[in-house]
Amino acid sequence: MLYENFENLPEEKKKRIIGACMEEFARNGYDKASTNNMVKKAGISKGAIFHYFGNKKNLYLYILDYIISYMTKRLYNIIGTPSTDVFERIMNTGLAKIRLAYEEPLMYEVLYMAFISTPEELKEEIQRRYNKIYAENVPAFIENIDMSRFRKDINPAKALETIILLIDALTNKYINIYRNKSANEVLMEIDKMVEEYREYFEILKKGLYSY
Amino acid sequence: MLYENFENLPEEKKKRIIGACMEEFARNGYDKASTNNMVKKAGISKGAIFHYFGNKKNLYLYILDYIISYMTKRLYNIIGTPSTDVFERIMNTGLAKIRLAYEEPLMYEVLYMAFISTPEELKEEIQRRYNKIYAENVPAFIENIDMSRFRKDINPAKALETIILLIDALTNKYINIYRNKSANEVLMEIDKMVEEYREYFEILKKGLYSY
Amino acid sequence: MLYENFENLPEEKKKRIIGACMEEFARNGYDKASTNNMVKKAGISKGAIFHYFGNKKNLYLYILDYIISYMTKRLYNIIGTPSTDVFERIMNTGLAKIRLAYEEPLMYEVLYMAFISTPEELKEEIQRRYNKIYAENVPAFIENIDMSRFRKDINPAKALETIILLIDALTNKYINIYRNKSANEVLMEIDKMVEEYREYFEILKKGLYSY
Amino acid sequence: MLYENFENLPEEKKKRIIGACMEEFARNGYDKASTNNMVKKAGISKGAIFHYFGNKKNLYLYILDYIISYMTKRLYNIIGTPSTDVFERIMNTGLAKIRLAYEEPLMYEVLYMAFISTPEELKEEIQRRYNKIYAENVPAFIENIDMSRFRKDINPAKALETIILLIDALTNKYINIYRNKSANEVLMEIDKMVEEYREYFEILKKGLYSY
DNA sequence: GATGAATGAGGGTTCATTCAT
DNA sequence: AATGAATGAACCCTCATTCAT
Repeated sequence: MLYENFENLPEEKKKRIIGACMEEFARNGYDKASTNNMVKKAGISKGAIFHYFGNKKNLYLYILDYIISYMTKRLYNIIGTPSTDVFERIMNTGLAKIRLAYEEPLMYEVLYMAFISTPEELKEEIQRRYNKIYAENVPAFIENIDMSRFRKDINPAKALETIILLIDALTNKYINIYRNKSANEVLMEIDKMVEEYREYFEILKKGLYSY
Repeated sequence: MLYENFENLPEEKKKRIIGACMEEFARNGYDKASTNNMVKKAGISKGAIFHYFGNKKNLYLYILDYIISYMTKRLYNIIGTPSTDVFERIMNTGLAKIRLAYEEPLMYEVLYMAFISTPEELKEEIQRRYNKIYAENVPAFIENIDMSRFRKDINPAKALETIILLIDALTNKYINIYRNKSANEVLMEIDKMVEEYREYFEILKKGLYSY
Repeated sequence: MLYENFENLPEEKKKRIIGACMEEFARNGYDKASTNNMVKKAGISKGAIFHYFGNKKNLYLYILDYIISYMTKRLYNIIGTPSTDVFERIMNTGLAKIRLAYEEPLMYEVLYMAFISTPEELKEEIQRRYNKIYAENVPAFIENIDMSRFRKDINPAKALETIILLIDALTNKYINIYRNKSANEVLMEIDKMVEEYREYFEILKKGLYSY
Repeated sequence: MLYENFENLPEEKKKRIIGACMEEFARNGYDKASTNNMVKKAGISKGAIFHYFGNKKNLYLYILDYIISYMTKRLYNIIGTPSTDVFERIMNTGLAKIRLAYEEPLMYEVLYMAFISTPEELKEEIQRRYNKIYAENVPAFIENIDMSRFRKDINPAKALETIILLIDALTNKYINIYRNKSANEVLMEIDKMVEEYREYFEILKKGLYSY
């Protein structure tokens, strides 16, 4: 088993270590994150972390995988049964991402930086993870989606991509705008976001639907 | 004059130094970029670079300004006289960005990382530059744009934002997809991109235009 | 515990390191003292010294405190039970300082320079130490001193200060004159110094005592 | 001629250069004084200063000699015709030193530090100057001094030294106490100093004079 | 004579990783 | 298994001095 030295630890200790490392990576990025700070915050010895993970790179990838796994599960959890309406489904995914970004700001930060500003030595491994997420989630995302209302002269894949690109852009815009506000503030404004999403939907629907 | 020690150098030497620094910054980001590597590659002494720029931060900002200045000029140069048609104008800007990203991959990399993953100590200065670019270019970008064909029941600003969000997303997608291909390969596929842009335009036009 | 990384070292190693650092500080002063030379002479790695003390400033203050602590103890040790006669007590203190300056020339040099030519960044910390030494030692120095023989028309504080100023000046003169001689040579001349001190005492006594 | 490159400069320029260097040495000491700052403040080129003085050490010694020469002359100037009374003469010298320390604080600072915390590489040269000053001034200082009132059973040299040691200690104490006050403030308190000097004189006179 | 660009050794400091205990 | 002291290469930066112009 990979990382078995770590996995065999009591759950409570694992949580403490993961939390400490995550916070350090979130605050400082991969390069500037200090293993010293991690072990201090986690209350373990310097050697331990290398005993568990071998080196900083592996540690980072472990944390990243942990986050991906947690975030994916939690995302499905928030979304619940996906709407069959294509716009609703995509919007709900976007809203869930926003919610998650504020529920777990440290995780979001690590994840965001992993895919955006990747240290050279991690590029390959991170790309592999990106591909995996893509392969595992996109098919399910598209499944059972009702595209019957799309105009017949439009490639449905293209239609879908149009919606996704726009909604993603909006979602990221929201997350960035609200970045420094508290989760509470953000959650209270979700209704306004939904309204705005729907304004864009009206435009797209006129372009994509046949009436 | 700021950086006059550097500016007075022979053009050839300046180019060599800028190139070496740019490459190092592009490959490693601000923090991990090594002034040692820069001077080695540029063939100058350790002290020289500090004689020219004072410190690493100034050096970085000089390179960044150089890139911004070059890229802005070149972008206008590629775009030429902007179309009055809103879709054409935005697409042409996107295509110019793509072209530029492949003409000058190092510059693009540095620029991209500057605005995306900013080292704490540079945040303020970079934000200042971002605001300046925005203030200097957005008004001209919107000027003389023909919005007469937008449906009367749509907020033109929202319409414009819809187009921009979608086109930007597409543009970034293209740049990322083709990231590891040669400039030549990319430039040869531009016609296909144009075609694809236009497919999205058809969808948006149906949503935004009154016929 | 402050400096616990260092304090936990075996006594022999601590001595070696303290000696090496002390010598470097004594020879070159705070600013020009090179941590490189220190580690080389102490036979430890570059990182070690920062592991132990954090930075050069802390290292210096540690050494300084070590010296103050040692010198104070040793001074009391040499002096023994202080004479109640005011002249004898002050002279004995002076002689003890002279003895100490030759017993531990490196310590004396560091101490002397610390209070005489203080690097700006250390001023506050050194002043704090000076005040502490003053507060802890001056009261005991004055305690149980027999001033009954001073003439009644003289302010005893002024009388005391006269003696101290003169004796201190003499003491420093001796230390400077003999600076480059061996401790042995100096110790052999102490009898002559005592004699000279006493010549000055005769003068002062005529001025201060009532007969 | 030594430093002839410098000596042939127009007087005004020499003054400017001396002033700039003196200030830098006074503020930072020999080691930390930056030749860069000197040439900047003096408005000359980097090369010039080495052309004039060869190296930093020579420059420092030139400045030091300049100060010694100026201070000595000015001291005699302030003192005027020396009193024949031994106490008055020594006190007047002390008062003149105090006055000079406030008239020319930069010069005093350089001079003070030169003799107190001497960089290793300058020790010999500075000692040579110290000896020269001593040899040139002490004889004149003693000349025509009226020692007739000293008690016959006292070695006059010892008596003189007693006075000098005490007065010097007092003088230095005053200079240090008033170090951060303005020249004006200090000059206004000179009367109080004179009074205090005289209190000590009364004590010494009782010890030294025969009545 | 005068310039100031260029040098490069050396400065203090950081940090992931190792390894004897 | 767990520790944490020790390592040493690499970091950015400073500076008196030189020398081609």
